[in-house]
Amino acid sequence: MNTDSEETSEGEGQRKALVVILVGAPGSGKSTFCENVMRSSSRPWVRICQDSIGNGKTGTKSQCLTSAVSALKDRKSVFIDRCNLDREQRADFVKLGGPQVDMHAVVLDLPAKLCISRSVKRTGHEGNLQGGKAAAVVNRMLQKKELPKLSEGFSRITFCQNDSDVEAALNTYSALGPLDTLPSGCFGQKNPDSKVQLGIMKFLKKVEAPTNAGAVVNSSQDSTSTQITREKEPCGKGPENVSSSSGYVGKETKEGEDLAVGLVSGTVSLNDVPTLAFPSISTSDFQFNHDRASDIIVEKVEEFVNKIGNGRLVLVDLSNGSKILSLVRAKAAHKKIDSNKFLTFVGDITRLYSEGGLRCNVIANAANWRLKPGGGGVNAAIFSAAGPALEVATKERAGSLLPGNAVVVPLPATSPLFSREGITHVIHVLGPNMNPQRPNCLNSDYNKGCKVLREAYSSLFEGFVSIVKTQENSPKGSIKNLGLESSESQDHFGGGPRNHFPNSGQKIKRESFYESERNKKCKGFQDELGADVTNSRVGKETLNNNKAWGAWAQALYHIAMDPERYKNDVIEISDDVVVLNDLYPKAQRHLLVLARPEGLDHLADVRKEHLQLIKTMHAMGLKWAEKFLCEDASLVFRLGYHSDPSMRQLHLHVISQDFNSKHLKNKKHWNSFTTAFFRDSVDVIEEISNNGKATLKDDDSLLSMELRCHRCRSAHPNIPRLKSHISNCQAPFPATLLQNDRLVLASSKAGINP
DNA sequence: GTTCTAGAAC
DNA sequence: GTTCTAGAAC
Repeated sequence: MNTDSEETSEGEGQRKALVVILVGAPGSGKSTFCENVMRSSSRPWVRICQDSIGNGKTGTKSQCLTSAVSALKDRKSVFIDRCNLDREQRADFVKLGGPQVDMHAVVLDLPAKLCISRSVKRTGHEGNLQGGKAAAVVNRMLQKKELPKLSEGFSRITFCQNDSDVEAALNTYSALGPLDTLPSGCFGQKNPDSKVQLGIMKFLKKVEAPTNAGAVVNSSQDSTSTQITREKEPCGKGPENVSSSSGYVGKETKEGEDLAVGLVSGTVSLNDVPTLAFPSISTSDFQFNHDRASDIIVEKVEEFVNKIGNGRLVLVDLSNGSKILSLVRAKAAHKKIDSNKFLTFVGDITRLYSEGGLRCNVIANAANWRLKPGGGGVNAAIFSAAGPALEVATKERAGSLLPGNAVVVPLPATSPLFSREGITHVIHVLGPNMNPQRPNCLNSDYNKGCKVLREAYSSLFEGFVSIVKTQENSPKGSIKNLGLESSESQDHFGGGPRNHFPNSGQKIKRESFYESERNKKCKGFQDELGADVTNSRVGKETLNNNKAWGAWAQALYHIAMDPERYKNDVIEISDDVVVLNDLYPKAQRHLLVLARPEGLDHLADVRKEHLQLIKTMHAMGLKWAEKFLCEDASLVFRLGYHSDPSMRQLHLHVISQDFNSKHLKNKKHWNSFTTAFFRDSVDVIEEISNNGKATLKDDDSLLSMELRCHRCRSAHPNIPRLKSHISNCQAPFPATLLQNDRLVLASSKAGINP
């Protein structure tokens, strides 16, 4: 083995430095681990300990970073000896990695009890964590624990859950000579979903910790358990209520593990990419041969995978042991289909995001020919999860479906599948039937069957292609199609197809179920929907126009009517607009451009005749944004309107994207600027110009959505943690924001990640 | 829109 | 015990 002196001459070029980030609570033995390795290792190590780096006092993270950089310059390997319990804490250190620097994590995931007792006993320890406080601190830190993942940027992660694991890791690192490297990957993770998963899943409003896999689906609330109940009562209430032969909702036991796996691998990678999730068509209740079906799936996927732009196709099945899934996986791999474009996924297609972390904007439904809810399997599950809104929207599009065909149905924003799962369209597909107990059985005629199944997948994928194309052309394209906004929906509705529901008994049952499930806020609107969709639209619009503004909501209106009286508050007055700083700014820079005309209370009032006005407002906002950019080029601005503002009088927000403000205090604040509730001024101008009115996304659910970083889209459990994350997040802004001048940034930075 | 505060969550 | 949220009042 080489000595240090040898490699300074020759080995230097080859030697890869190593950064090992220790992860563990106080008392988990991080320092001991480092010391033991350093005592016996022939590799030059530097231990960077935040507890001791500050000249006897506790140091800072940046001191640690600086020391790490200089150690790496000296071609030494580095231990980062601090707790590093959450991803955020680790992130800056992980950035030290690169082509010449291997990034490892060693996780000392020992029982909390043990860490606490060690901490308590410890006297004069560098961290000065003594006595009774220790227990509380360790517990608190463990609450935040987020086990590292390779996706954070590690090439190797070693998990230690007991003393012998620690011993093994110790031996591995001690034996590491200056030129040696260790294999990449995760090692020693026996229980991948201990505390961390619980944390993540809980804050993403997911199911409970999957340590007890059987509990997962059972413990998840509402529709799923209701379906289960329904399935288990085959003596049910109507002809549609037959027991599901596919067992779609019956096989909970295994899913826990699979959902957790899906969460880990799927959460990050699939965000913001148009994604179609589809079940295997005809293979369950329609008893189509799995081998033939899998051939056709792979054949059709291969055909379409290049027609869907950056979109993706995901074959979903509820059970892990699914034969069809493994057949398709094998055949797709054999044909070398791009695994970024096509994947298989185990999970409930109605809960892909909330339980599986997989974002899909479109799902396919294995429908029946009458496009009715019920039956069993995927169809029952989707109609049930989507609520009555899907039935209504489906009836607007088609009354029935022939085998081999598909129909695209935009999902109204009132559907829980829209608000909870982010699904904008459902594509109903009807495949060939090989089951003699179902209508139109092909009696084992697989010539015909295969042809029809091919047609079915073609129709399905064509439908998805058309959605992707529409959205490419106009990012807001899909919204036009939403039931609530669509004017043509009225026309299609005219014939009164609702009367054609043959078993209204079941329908009423479904509606009352949803009513009871929905919170009070939605109830009123839900009632309207149940009564008459046409009226509900009008009703809502009228409601908006006559919105009652409380006394406290009039401030901007008064200013707009008589700006001279509020000279101290306003910073610019013109004939058409007034500019002022927001009294409670939600970012470093946050101003309002007020429209002056009376009668323009909010965005819903804006029509084509106001086009010039909103262009003037935009220009004024832009002027001020640019002025601020001259003072601070690091700022990034966004200009837009709240779909349903609290304050009367049309006002344009001009807000810097740091969101660094003590006034940003709650979920509503955050979501009003970072979800679709915030309507970009450029889009509003385009919509007014094209359609004569702006699209409003005033669904309450948007404001109560989980907290996601506006840059990297990561989710955070509460406002303080979100704020601490956004103060550091340097991820590029999502693609949609970078398009169409939605963001205003310093000109020199155009095209570069800010 | 904010403030206040009960009580849930940690 | 402290932190955080969410609902009511303004």
